[in-house]
Amino acid sequence: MGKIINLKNRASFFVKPVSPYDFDSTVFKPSHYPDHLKFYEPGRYWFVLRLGNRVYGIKLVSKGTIRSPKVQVIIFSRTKLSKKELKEVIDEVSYRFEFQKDISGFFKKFKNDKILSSFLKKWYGMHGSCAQDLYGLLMIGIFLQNTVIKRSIQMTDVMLKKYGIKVKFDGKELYYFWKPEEMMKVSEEELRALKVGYRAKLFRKVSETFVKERVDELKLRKLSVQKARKKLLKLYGVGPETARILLTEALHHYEIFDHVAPWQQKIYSRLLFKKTLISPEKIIKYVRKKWGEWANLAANYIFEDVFWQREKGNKIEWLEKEIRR
DNA sequence: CATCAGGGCCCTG
DNA sequence: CAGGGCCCTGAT
Repeated sequence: MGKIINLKNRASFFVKPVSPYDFDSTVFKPSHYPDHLKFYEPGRYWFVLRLGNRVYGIKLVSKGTIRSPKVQVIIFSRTKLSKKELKEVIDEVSYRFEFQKDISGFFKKFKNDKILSSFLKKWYGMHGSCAQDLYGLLMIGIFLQNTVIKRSIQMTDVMLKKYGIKVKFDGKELYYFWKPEEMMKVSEEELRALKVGYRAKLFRKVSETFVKERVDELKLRKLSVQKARKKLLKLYGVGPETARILLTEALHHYEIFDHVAPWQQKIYSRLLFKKTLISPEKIIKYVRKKWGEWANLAANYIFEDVFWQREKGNKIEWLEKEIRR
């Protein structure tokens, strides 16, 4: 069964992200399905950070504004942090939440864009972010494959409870994923008993690859999108959609927009064309032509907006039909 | 009760 | 490059 880890030691550090930076829309993505990996409330965000063999509880607190952003990073750990360790943690958190990424050019470029400008005003300073590491997000990607969201949630819960770590800090209890070296040793029958179906094979096989081929996230971060994409597609169980998720979220690539999954197709058709169904090719062509090197980020502003509306209680009938939780 | 698609991917021909 | 099959579940 999963380990329980209590983190009592506390260290605090202040970071000033590059302006503009909107804390809430950056850390919390309402289009994502709910899980026990993180906890969000306006101005605050809790999650577990695994770094090598170490585990930290991280609490982010917004202390600034969009134009003059400031984030308090509170690190909970088992033992007192060395200076080096503190720097490693802060650097990793900065990468995952894009504290140092300057996207001001995006706003300048599309300030007067007919479609985008209203969304840019509304969500000014929203960045991409990913609380998980590449392996963790890959697990989520596998949970999403060929099923309905309700089942993805169920599979995530049951797997985290059985193989994940439960981390207690700051009055919260959150989970994080197992290590690949642990998952590769679990039998397929044991996994199938948890009703993850044929995904059992994927978890085992891809975890083994992570260990044996030493898949290095830090190296992947430095590659061009297309090179990284090629490497990711070689992983068993990673196809165009899962690669897209990993490239845009874990590796923070804003330029690619080369794959639209069926459920996204329905949403983009409504939002961009006011039609029920436009072909993926047409959507891709349109988005790329309009927003070029910022295609993914631009589409994201439009996409997340409708989910924020939903989050705030403004239910949109056709969207509810697509989500089906 | 049976059938079927669902926030894909692999394998085969 | 197209199409079948895959775990499981709730919707129809």
